[in-house]
Amino acid sequence: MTIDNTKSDTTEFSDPIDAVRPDDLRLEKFLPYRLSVLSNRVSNAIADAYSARFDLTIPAWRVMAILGRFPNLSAAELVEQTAMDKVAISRAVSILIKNDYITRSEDLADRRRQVLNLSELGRDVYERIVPLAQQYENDLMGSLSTEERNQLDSIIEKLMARAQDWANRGLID
Amino acid sequence: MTIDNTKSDTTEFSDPIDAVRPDDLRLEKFLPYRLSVLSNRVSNAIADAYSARFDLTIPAWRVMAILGRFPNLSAAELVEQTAMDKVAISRAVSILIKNDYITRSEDLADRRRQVLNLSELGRDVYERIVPLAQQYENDLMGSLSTEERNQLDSIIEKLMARAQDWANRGLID
DNA sequence: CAATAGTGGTTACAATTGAAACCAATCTTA
DNA sequence: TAAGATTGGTTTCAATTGTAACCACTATTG
Repeated sequence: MTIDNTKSDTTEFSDPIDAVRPDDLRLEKFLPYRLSVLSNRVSNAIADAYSARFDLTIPAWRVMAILGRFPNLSAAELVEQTAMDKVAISRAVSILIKNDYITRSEDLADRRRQVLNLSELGRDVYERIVPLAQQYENDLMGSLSTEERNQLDSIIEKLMARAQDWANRGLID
Repeated sequence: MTIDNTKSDTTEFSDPIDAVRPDDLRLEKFLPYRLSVLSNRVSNAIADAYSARFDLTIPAWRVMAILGRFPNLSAAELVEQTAMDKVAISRAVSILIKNDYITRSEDLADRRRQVLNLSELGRDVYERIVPLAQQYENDLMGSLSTEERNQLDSIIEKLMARAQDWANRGLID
């Protein structure tokens, strides 16, 4: 066999605390994996709720959530606010317009831009969804102590910043 | 115009701590949203790394990660271990076989089952990926204190359990 | 030992998503 | 002010994913 497995490029010396056997990986403890499973479970549950009650996808709901707080945004501004991409926004918007949940009006100053807003119907739906969303969040948060909630908040910020770095600086190594 | 937009939906009185105005939702503070953004950032970065170096998708990598630790599993057992679904496993497996990363052999006792294992090549790749994965994890965890890591661990467990409940018991309300 | 139900796994098809090309309008600058 | 570069947004096409139907086999039952 020609596997040259010398100098494991992982372990330095001994690993004080949570050393796994160097050449093995426990998926169920692997943070990226756990985040993914958790996020999918949560998102799927909520997506089901939204679609069952309001026939809304998550991207569409996100657009409404932003427009509810910040009227008169353009699609590009939605991109900034949501971390969703252009195309996703464009599609969500066109569905929402078809449903009469939002309105689109030309910006006379810049005729490329289109100004988006919740319609009356849209605001109505928005106001019914917000409590539902909050209920889900409260339910989730309900499993944590106040302290843990604060911890989680700051931990997420830190992880997010680190992951953002990756995207900027390119891959590790 | 019949929009009854009374009761300013922007400011209530003063905001104690994290009280949002009841009828509004701040997406950037909404846990499901944050989880989703975080998880996507992390997964995408890692997926890029895997695909660039080993031409592996995340599902395929997950299958290998499990087979590396637990040889001789069937596809159904992989489903249990990974929380991925049947079809995803089936597809990942067929790609891995095409790449000669895993082998598939008939189970004579039950001719429906197929026993999967890393091939030599597969184990080779596995052993080179594990450190890479661990590097990503260490880098992420590096932004947290030891204490925070423990907190995160237990918080994730709790949230996961709650989200799991939703799936079992059906939607809220 | 049929007939039926259940399991392991794949296939087929539809819906979702992402990347890149694209159109139209605006900005820059020479 | 014409030429190219940018920006806002949509469309197209390919890849990924999810759902349901499906095939082969095994287990159950009468």
